Amino acid sequence: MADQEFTQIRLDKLTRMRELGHDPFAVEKFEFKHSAQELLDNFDALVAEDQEITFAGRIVAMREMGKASFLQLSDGDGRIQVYIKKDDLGETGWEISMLLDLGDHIGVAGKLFRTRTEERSIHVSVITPMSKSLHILPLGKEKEGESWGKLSDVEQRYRHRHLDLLANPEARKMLINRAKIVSAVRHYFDQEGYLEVETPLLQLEAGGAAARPFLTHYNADVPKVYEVGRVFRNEGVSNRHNPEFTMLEFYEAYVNLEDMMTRVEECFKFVCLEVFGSTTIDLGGHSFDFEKPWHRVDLLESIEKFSGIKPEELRDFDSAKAAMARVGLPTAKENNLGGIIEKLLERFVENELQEPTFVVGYPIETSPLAKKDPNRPGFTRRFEGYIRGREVCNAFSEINDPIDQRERFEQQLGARAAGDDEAHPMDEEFLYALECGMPPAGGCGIGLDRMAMMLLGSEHLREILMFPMMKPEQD
RNA sequence: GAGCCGGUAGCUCAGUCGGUAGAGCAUCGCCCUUUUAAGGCGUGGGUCCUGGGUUCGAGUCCCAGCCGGCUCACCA
Repeated sequence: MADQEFTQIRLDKLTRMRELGHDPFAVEKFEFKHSAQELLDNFDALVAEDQEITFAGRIVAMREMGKASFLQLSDGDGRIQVYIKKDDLGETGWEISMLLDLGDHIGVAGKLFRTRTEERSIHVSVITPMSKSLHILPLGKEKEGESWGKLSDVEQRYRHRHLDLLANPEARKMLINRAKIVSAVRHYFDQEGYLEVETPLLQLEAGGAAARPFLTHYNADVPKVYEVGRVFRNEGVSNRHNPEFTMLEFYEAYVNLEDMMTRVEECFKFVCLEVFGSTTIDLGGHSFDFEKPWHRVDLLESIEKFSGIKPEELRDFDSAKAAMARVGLPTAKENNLGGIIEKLLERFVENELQEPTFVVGYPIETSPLAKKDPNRPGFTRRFEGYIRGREVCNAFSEINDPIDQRERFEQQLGARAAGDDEAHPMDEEFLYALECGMPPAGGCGIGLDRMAMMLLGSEHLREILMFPMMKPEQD
């Protein structure tokens, strides 16, 4: 039977239901107190009360037995069995129930009971259909945790997320937890006295692909601000990249790098507690405890540890390039010392940082907005955090010296002229703000999609995005 | 952006050597008043991603394109 014919059959059932005096789509409200899980959890107590209960959900399984039927209703989180029989519903009620299909939403009223096989169920006296599904839903079947035939085609799961959500509980849980994580992040900064701000998206400097999309116009007069915002990148899609993603940025005046590290530690701990109820989570067979402070390592020392390249070799461009060649990396594209150092970090160090770790001391060329380290020429007061070999945050002491910042922008313009289109653009408005006076401040960015991926153990970014980027289907 | 793999019924998939497409579930009909991947009997359902080409004949072989997956590159 073609899909069109199928839809016509269900439309006919809808018409018949209306003829029998019930229009599912006319219903607005249906009151019920308990979720499916609550009914199951408190089953014996509720049975003892002997009260009529109500429940509403989607029909996700149906077993007809002649003049009786068993349905399973899902409220999204859980499902409970419902038992209906002709004697209880009456002629009209029974005829309406015979017009029900998988995918319909119904409300039921009745008493709780256990079947012969001890299945906790609702013995229904009244049914109230509230929507009619006009398509065959890819629900599949399941038994003891195993399932068959349900929607699994990756493309279709993302194109029809609503179907994914009802067919795949794991997918649903993943997306709910992502939302909880973002919410918990906000709770953390709110309770710490930060002001949430929103910066305009449509005025952003086009092509500002390097570093940060938001500039810190706000933090001159507001000591603690954060923003959860959408960011766009015209780059390839992968299991770690989506053209638009969600970024947390926070800024706090009068604090140093160590304070920012503490913020990050506290934020992760807070989120774990709020979302999972524990600071300890298991990922990839390892246990991570966010109660513990993160490791702190110096960038150059970590490069030496994992590549053997000594800090002295990374003092100037030529010897750094020679060292890079020695360890077998291509050097043709490199044109500055900082770039080489970051490449070495990427190739030798990042994968080794399984435990939560802050890498401190980034080169000046790749950190155009970070304060210089007074004790180390060529390096800045900047760190990145890594967990399971992946970057989770990028933080630094903001430059508040307008002269220094102007020089950095000019260096970036030079790099841009030399062909580096990732170089930071000049921003006169930002410089003007600094010239008017800005206190010392720490700033930090955390990719919330990747934070969610990490905390939820997902290997695919799209699994924690409700609507990952998909090209339009052809007609 | 490059390489490799994939696209067949509503869903999950099979389809041999090139000979006009199959299964399970879902659907539809009948039976069944405590079933649970309910069961029994029966039924229908296909632009084989699209467009070309080779061939007497293409789901199958060739070319181009579209969409997706994986890996790489870029990055967060």
